[in-house]
Amino acid sequence: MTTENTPAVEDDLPEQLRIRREKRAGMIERGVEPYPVAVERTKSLKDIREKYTGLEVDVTTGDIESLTGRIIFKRDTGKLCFATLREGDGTELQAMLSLDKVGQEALDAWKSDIDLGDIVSVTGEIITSKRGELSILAHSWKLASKSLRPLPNDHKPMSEETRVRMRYVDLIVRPEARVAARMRPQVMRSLRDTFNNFDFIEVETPMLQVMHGGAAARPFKTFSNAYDMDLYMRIAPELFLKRCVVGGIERVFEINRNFRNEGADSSHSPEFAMVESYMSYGDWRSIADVTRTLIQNAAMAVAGSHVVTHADGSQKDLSGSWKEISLYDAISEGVGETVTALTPHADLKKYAEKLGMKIDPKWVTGKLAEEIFEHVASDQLIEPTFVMGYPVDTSPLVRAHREIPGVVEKWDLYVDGFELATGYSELIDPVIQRDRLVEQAQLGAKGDLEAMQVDEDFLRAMEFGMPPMGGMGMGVDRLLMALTGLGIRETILFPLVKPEVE
RNA sequence: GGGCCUAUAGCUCAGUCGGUAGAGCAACGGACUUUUAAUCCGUGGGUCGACGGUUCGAGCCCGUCUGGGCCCA
Repeated sequence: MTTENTPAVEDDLPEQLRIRREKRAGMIERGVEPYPVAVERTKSLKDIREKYTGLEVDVTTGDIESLTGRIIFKRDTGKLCFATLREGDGTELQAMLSLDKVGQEALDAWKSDIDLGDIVSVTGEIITSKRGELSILAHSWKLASKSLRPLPNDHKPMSEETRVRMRYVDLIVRPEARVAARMRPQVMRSLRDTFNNFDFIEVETPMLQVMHGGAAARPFKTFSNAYDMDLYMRIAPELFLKRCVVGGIERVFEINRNFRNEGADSSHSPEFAMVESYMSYGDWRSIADVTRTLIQNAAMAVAGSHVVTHADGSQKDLSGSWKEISLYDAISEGVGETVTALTPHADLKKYAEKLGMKIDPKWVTGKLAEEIFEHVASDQLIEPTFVMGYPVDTSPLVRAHREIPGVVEKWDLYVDGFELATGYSELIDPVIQRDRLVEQAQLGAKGDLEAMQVDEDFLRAMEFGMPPMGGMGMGVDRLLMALTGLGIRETILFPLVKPEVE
């Protein structure tokens, strides 16, 4: 039984795995290749489904084709066998194998060698069965790839853990997984189309950075042997995109991965796709319009409407111009006192304590205000809402509000209760920018792990003159969440999971 | 970081009061030329997440650890 090609079957394997390995070995013994280099395929199952829609019951077409697919249903009877083939997009077609067409030997081999999950090529005539099912009636068949593991029960959903750990199986068995996987590239294409229509230029900027910056977040640190120095995985592309604007790429965007060394939950992944964009001679309002257009066009691309249907069946209306609320007005309403960006830290702390909030003593005044906002208002942010006007001390890259003291021209866009995007009127004064970054570095020196560093090259770029501009950033995974109602791990094909223990 | 839930056959899950480990699908052997989660007859498949404790006896009770989920900060 054992040959060079067929190592000894491990006898400690579970029964079903062992049997399939034995089938593979047996086929090789008989000179049948379980993993051939090529099999016949003249059309896709989808081609067949489209070509023969509306065919009458129990007809023969005379058309001979070779079709391939994974067997997801198999019913062997005495002299007539049925199988359902499925291809990658979920299209299915029935294959029929009858004794009088394929002969005794091929029929017996089909019954004994072929299992659920195997990929096969079937050559035969396109017909409809007596029950009206569009089918291929085999003249011959060939194994394309032997599956050594049984597929999960097709009729019971896999547990969430199994789906994430074995996404390849999830994609085989669960239609929603196939839809989600195909929706992301649709959204990406839509985002790029929208940017192109607005004459934005796409760039790619470093993911491995000597300094991290552009957001308040803890970075992943790594080390370059060649340069003998520490490097950081980027937390945001902002400072490089702004360098592009200095260089005259007046409208610029990037869609790429960011990495943040922080907690992971149903809306946070350590690596996540982000679209970030800067528009010269724009401001926080014009970039908000761009952002809304990006999202509405993406909805149109995947749902054909600005009203999207979530996984739970609920409908979310993303149409229109969207609600705007002021951050400090919302806080004032929530605490029953007038709160502004000038309200002292001690007063904010008093309000927060009254709300029963747990307060981190490291929070600066602006951070405390934002935390109070999230505590009192986040439930009201289900419909798309721009929250306008953030405190200056948490927004070191944003320019001061043109009227309101202590506030910067920054908005956060909330949908379904989570932050989907953020946008600014960008700070372009290099002297103020240096002061803000130095403040950040001082916070960092005092132990704030999310503080930014002083990026001298970035400041030098600004000193050459940066046009007034609006900028925005949006999580692509979160955009998919807003469009589908799925958790972030369902929008990412292969989210990080801890290794299984042996 | 804190709280709650959870881990049993390939998959999805039951498992009562602590007393020989169960189902459906899947698998194996047999019958069946129109099945659609076929049907019928028969059969096999388990380190009950890991380690420790209590007990005459632990899937079940207790502790620790690990993985997963939900909620909170």
